[in-house]
Parts: sequence; C-alpha cells; structure tokens
Amino acid sequence: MVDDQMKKLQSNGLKITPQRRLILDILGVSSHLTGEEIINKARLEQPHISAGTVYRNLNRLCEIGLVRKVAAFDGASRFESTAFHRHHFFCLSCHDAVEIDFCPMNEEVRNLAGLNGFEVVDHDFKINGYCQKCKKGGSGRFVQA
Amino acid sequence: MVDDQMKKLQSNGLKITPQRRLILDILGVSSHLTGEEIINKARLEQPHISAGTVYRNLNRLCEIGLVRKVAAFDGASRFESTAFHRHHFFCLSCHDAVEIDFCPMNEEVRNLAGLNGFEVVDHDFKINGYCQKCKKGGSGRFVQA
DNA sequence: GTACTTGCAAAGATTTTGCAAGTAT
DNA sequence: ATACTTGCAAAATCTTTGCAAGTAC
Repeated sequence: MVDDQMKKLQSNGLKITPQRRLILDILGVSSHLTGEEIINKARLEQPHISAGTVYRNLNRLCEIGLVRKVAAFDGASRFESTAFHRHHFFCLSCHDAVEIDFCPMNEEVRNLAGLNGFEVVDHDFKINGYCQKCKKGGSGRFVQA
Repeated sequence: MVDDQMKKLQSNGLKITPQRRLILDILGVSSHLTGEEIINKARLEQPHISAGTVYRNLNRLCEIGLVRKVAAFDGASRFESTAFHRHHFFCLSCHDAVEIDFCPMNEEVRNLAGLNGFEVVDHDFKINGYCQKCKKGGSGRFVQA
C-alpha cells in the first residue's frame, strides 16, 4: 500500500523525498489532522521541516489523490490519507476520528443525484459528537438539535 | 420563521440590529457561503459593514444555533442558516449548493454509533460534483475515485 | 440610561509564494 | 546533469480583538 503511494508519486513526476514519506506516514497513522498538527508531528522526526514544505506537499498530494482535504465541523481545514476509509465518528472534544463501517451512498441517493442532473464526484459523511472517553467533558459549544 | 430567528436573538440577550438582520437574510437566500462571500454580499446593502462585525456575528449566531459552520470539500469555512435543510449537492465548479431530500442518519448508523459508545450530536453529509450547468466546465482538480 | 454593537484599525493565525541552495533520479 | 524540492523569510489571506463612538431597548 505504501508502495502504491510511491508509485503514484513517481507516475505523477513527483520525487520521493523524506519529507513526503513522513507526511504520508503521519497521515497513515492519524486522520483529520490540521496543517499545524501535521507540522508539529513532522517536527518530532524532522525538526527543520518548514511549514511551506508541509503545505506545499499536502496540496500536491491532494492533486494526485493521495490525500484529501476534509471538512471539520468547526470549519478548520483538515487532511486525511485517501487510503483511509472515508467516513468517521468525530469527537468534538478530543478530535479523535474513528472509522464508521457504513456508507450513505446508496441507490436512493444516486438516483436523486441523477434526477437533478448532478454528476457525483465524491461525498462527505461525518458524525460529530462525543466519544466514550469524552462523554462527560463535552463543552456543549457546538451542540445543536 | 424570520420571527423565530428574532425571538431566538432576544431570548439570548442579543439585540436585533440591521447588520444581524442582513446576515440572516443573506444566509436565508444562499447557503455554503464563506466569510468573505458574506462580507461582499453584505456590502451591496451596507457598504460600511466591517469584516469584524460579520465574523463576530457569524460566531454569535453559531453559538445560539441560528447558523452553522460547515465543512466544504476544499476545507474552506462556510456558513449556512440552520433554517436550511442540512444536506446538499455541492457543485465544485460554481459552488452552488442544492438541497438533497435525503438523510443518511438511519437506524443502522445510530446503532453503529451506540455500539461504539459514541454520543451523536450532529452529522454532515454532502455530495460533491458538478451541477448540470457546470458538467462540461469542471476543472477536475479535485476529482477522486 | 444601560448594556450591547458597531466600525475601524491593529494584531493573530493560517496558508502561500519567491528564491537560492540542496537532492532524487 | 537536470528537474524537482527544500528551508527560509516575506507576503497574502482569513479571522479575531481592543476600543471609543453609536444604537437598541
């Protein structure tokens, strides 16, 4: 799987650099990370990696489809590897993301899209709330009906 | 419905100001707007409204639940009125959002959440792609499997 | 009249970009 | 050797905040 990622880099004319490996590694372990979180994690391994490099690479990896920019409930930019399953429970307190073994894109929705003349490219589904650990600690700031 | 919004403002100790009315009006017409888009639309009506006022109000309206910060495919912060239905087709080309008459939060998913000890607060579902008008013009930049 | 709001401008935070030096192939 | 990459620092964006003047109630 990591090999596939390396092949995809090369087939898109991108070189395999330690910085890129590291970013993909980080996103292979955690999901839904902000740019800053990725920079901080990366600096544990490569103290001199620059923010510019991280953002530049995240954008390139998005372009070739190895990484996806996702949409957090609070509006922050977050990134995840496309090797991950795409749907998550997202804890509003600790920001942990847990995969959901469920995909909402069924016949019914695809038909609805077709009826609207809409060409489907991708979809987002995320459940926000509090994980078992954080159930008591939720700030409630974002709580809605 | 607009009355309900006014009541909610007052019951939260917020005053009804022309700026707030305008922001709610704008979000009553369009959905998935970025902060900047809202500022620009607002200035057509109130040329001197400041960015600070717009962002301050968006945050307050979020706190009392009249507005929601949502999650765009490209990671930008976008806002919508909670009076809107919550799920959309989102056109990657023209950024139009069209409501979907479908909600993925069925028994099956709720059970899955329960099994994981997860307390559900809210959820996001959005289908990204190209609307009928833009089908030909899509840049393809974000296209993924 | 009082408390909440606004506009402005400055400050913060986040992300992008130019460029010379460095690296993968 | 060549083209792609990096780190750094500056710039561009986007969002928040302090404060005095103004407004809703």
